[in-house]
Amino acid sequence: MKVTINDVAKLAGVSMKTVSRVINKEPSVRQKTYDQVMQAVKELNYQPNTAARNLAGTSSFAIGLVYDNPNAYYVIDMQNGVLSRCKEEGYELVIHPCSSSAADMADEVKTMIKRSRLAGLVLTPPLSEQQHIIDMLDDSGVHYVRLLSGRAAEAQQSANNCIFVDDYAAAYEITEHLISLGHQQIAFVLGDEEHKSTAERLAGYQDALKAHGISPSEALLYHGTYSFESGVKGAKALLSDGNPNKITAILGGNDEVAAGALFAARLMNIEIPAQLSISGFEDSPFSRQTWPKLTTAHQANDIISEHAARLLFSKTRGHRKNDKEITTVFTPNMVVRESTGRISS
Amino acid sequence: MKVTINDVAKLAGVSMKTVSRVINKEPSVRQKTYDQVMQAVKELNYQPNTAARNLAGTSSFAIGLVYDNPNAYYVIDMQNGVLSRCKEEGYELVIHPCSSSAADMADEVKTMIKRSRLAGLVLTPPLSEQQHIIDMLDDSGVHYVRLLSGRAAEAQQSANNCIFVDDYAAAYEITEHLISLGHQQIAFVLGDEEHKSTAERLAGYQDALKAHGISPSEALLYHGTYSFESGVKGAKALLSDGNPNKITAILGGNDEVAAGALFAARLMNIEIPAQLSISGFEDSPFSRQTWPKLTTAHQANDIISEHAARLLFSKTRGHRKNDKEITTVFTPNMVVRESTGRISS
DNA sequence: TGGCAAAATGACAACGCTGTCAACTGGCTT
DNA sequence: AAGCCAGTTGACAGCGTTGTCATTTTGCCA
Repeated sequence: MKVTINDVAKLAGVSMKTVSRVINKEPSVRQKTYDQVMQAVKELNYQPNTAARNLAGTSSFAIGLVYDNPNAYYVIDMQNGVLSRCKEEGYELVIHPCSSSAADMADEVKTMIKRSRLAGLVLTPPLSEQQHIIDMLDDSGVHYVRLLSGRAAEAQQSANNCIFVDDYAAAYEITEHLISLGHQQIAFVLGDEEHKSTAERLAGYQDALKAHGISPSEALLYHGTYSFESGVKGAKALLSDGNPNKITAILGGNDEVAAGALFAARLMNIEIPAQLSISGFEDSPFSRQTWPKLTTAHQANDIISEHAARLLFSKTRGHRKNDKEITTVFTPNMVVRESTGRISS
Repeated sequence: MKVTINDVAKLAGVSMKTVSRVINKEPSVRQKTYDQVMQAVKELNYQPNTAARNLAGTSSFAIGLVYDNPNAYYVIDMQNGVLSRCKEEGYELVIHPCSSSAADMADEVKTMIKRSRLAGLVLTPPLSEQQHIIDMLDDSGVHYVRLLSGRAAEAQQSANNCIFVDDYAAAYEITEHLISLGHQQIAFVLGDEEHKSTAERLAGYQDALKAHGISPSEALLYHGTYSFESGVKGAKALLSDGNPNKITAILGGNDEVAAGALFAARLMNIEIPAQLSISGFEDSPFSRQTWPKLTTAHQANDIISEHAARLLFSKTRGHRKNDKEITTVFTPNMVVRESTGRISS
């Protein structure tokens, strides 16, 4: 019933240790020996016992994914991306949703690392952007990879355990798109302040405006959160507030916010995109399930997270080939759909 | 740096084994001894090593969650529910997304169980409803709990490893709600055929109609899938097809489908709910992010999945108290929002 | 107060694998 | 043909727990 490494060794006529070498893809095993062992493994349908490997080895066969994000689509993409890499490498994934506001969060993560003897960690925003978390991790000596918002230039000089998403560029592109459609008064419903992406997107937006001779105005900004409700509130505030007739386009902090803005516009009987253009970020399924569908910037979270895992593994085992050339900067691409257009007035 | 059970034992002045007893909450430990040990545990901030426990013990400290579901909201709720229970019990969660259509799916799950020596499994629909999966699991001797669609009556006589969601009752209630609003021609965009919930919701709908003297018609049914796109297609088909002017209400197989139907209605310039009422199922965040907001039946997936985990743990360790009285039938409650109303004609 | 079953505790060998280090190959050089 | 070195392979001791079973302590009754 239970096949152990010893059974395989016996069948293959080698020592336990050699089998271990084979399944761990260690060098210095003659091809012939390798084949014999693999043959035996197949024959017996041997599955190495994870617990034993974790216990005996220096590092374990599990990595953790830590996130504090209410966006289900985002989380699922992250999980699946990391998971696909894990499967490839024979690792397990320990997921760890948490609340970054919780005071004991750092301790919690620490405990998890210790108990599970994690080989490494993938951190997503906003946790990946909090210094005290980073400090704690550096202190504890775990390997980890951070996923965060940042520009190509920044990536050059950063520690080599970061994967960047260039939100600045994405915001710049979308803003230019809007400008090219004739919009001048472009408002922005911003996401959570503690997300670096918020500042990055804002900067991209502002720089694009400036580049086209439009001076950014604080009055066109709404400081909110990355949620549908915030999108509703923000749009309402912006649209009814001081500049009622002037705003012709709204950037949502992400797709959820944009969907909220769309919702608000509908309540106010504003036609999209005839009277108002709306755009999001991320290209989550959201953006295809609103009416009209959202113009947005596609961010391939599953691919990004897979790269994060890849990078993590490459650090975990310092050796081994093809670990170079892991993409570390991803720039979202604009996807134009029906929620943006020329003003028809 | 690394605290082991031995350190704790020394500090507490007892044997290793006694510490083990304490942390595993085994009986036959004097209160005084217990306190001493706990004191030492706290003092040293001892974290039992999961790998060692898994290796030495008969069963491991990890359970698996297997799902094949494209609905991110659903999956996240499931994960969080199970996870919260796991945290309480000191277990780890191994998530396993998969494709039930994949031929080798059963093997894959089996492999996972073996490698991770899982203590148990939580199965979600539609996997939980597939006989060959159930057979495989029974065969392999793992503990598992199934989450599935079914009525209270059925629950009585079923194996005691099931948690039911009474979709029949939910559909019945929603249908009656629609009828009470004066609707007679109520269409239904059904979900995936292989989900038992589809049949259950259909049955509830049909029985409610009959109970009110309306005879169900096949022409009012659209056989689709649980997706936004299917909702769009289904609604379009139903609304433009043979019975164009007659349908005054549409039931969506779930919220996503309902959102799709809403989208289609908008494309067709149909006012909701003035000209057409639409209702969903599940009360996922979706239902609050459409315009107008969806009437639906609230299904507390996080609570349901927590119960599933609870039930699983109660089976894993046959002994221990308060394992009785685990709710096994959940009936969704209708939530009336703005997408349903009287016909205004 | 002694005697005894029951309760509490401890000693020690697994659990299945990997790390260390020693031992053995085979192919080249001189 | 002896000598060497790099490339392979194997023996064995842990890794940190829990299960088993032996041993000690306790509470209770005669």
